[in-house]
Amino acid sequence: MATFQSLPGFRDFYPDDLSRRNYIFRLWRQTASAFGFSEYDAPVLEPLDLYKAKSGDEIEAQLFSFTDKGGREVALRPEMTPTVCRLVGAKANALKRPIKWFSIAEFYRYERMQKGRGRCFNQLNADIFGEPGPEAELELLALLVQSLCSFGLTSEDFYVRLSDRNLWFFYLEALGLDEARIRGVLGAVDRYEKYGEDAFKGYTEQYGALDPELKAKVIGFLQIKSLAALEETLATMTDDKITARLADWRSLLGSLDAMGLSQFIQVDFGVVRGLAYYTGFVFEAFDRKGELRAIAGGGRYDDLVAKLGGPDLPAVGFAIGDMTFALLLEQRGLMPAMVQTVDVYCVIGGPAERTAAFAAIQSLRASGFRVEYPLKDVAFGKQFKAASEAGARLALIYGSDELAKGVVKLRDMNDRSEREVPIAEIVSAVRDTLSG
RNA sequence: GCGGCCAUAGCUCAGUUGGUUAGAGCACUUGAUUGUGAUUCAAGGGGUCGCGGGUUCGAGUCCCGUUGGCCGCCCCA
Repeated sequence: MATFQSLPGFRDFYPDDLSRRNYIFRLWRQTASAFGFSEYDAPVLEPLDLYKAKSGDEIEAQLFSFTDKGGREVALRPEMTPTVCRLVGAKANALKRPIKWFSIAEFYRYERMQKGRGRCFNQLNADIFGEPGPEAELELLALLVQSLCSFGLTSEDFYVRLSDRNLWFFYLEALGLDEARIRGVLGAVDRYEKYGEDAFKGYTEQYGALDPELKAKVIGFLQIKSLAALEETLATMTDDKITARLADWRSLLGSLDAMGLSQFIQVDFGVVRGLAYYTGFVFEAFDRKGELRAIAGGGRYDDLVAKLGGPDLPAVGFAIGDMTFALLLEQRGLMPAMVQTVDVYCVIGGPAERTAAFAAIQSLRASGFRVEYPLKDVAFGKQFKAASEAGARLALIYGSDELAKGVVKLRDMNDRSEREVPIAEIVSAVRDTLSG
């Protein structure tokens, strides 16, 4: 047993772990690029105040934070949103709109571990700045769905619950609640699915029991699961804000339908998301079986860039965490085993053949082929076994008989056929065989 | 921050009411095999039984503490 181990909640990535992580990152990156998003990155360490400004002082308990040697209060980033707001805010006037950015990065939170949650994890973050209309939500929802579908997941495996904090606000306002009470009610709505009636306990303690008629309306609203139900509930309301908002909903759902994504989207006003900075559409992706934590979450946060010192800039974004996502892929058998593929395995007869092989090994590698060979002289049988286990497609056989004729043998490991190739033509022969 | 369960080899796990030198399978290394991928067989390396203390003639086993893990609560950006 080693004397040192990794810190609680942190993960080591041995080669086969890392190959799985790389697989996920590669498809995320490909997908985000296909949707026209540009990749960025930023420091892991940020000023503590960046997070306090966004989320309040309580956030510090859940951060890896400390005072650096220059006396600065700093924290490891627990999320990307404040950072990307800082980046975009600083150059907002110079950036072409819409600003579509993504990143794949590691985050740190000082929390107790649970299934699908550790103290360090990776996320794909994607955000659009500068577009106030639902066209931005459309892009992000489409990207979110495709970021999961790229791995072979389907609408049988996951879905995205779509809700709207604006409409909640407008509705509760129209029912006569002030802002503080609205936030209290939204807190209860957030918990309702889990605790039922008890979800309103906190509200009752703070503001007194909610009027029964009002409470019934709240519960009715959080049970809305379709645009039709939404329109029906709001039919008697003539408020301009509500009318305009319903138009946004029709536009967004219509466009999602045109993209063929309807089967992934579930209107669900039971989702409000905990944090208060969301200002419009909010959404969360879940596995259909409901066994795992949320796979992804996001929404609109039009006030945040300005709140962090930048210009007024509308924004929408989402994040997919790697831990729950990896659990889902494993559950569905969609996580590939590590495939360490080798193009060419060089089988070497002895010391003299080894020296003769080095030139070809070097040229093949310089040409970009993945080439392996045994570092020590071992029996032929072992070498072929090693070639097979390494997943080599070709074996290049350097034996004394072949070298005497000025050739090497090229063996196709799949169909076991062999042919002789002049030493000068090895690279082109390998290239032809592998591409053919 | 709170609660439940757990900790023996790289992995999955045995280990008798407390009793000699702590075991198996898989994995790894080597050999049988001096020119062809399988199977098989043989051998080998690897553990101060998470750590610390206590009870005892004697502790992997019982007790206390601690650290770590899994799960749940809080929280979930």
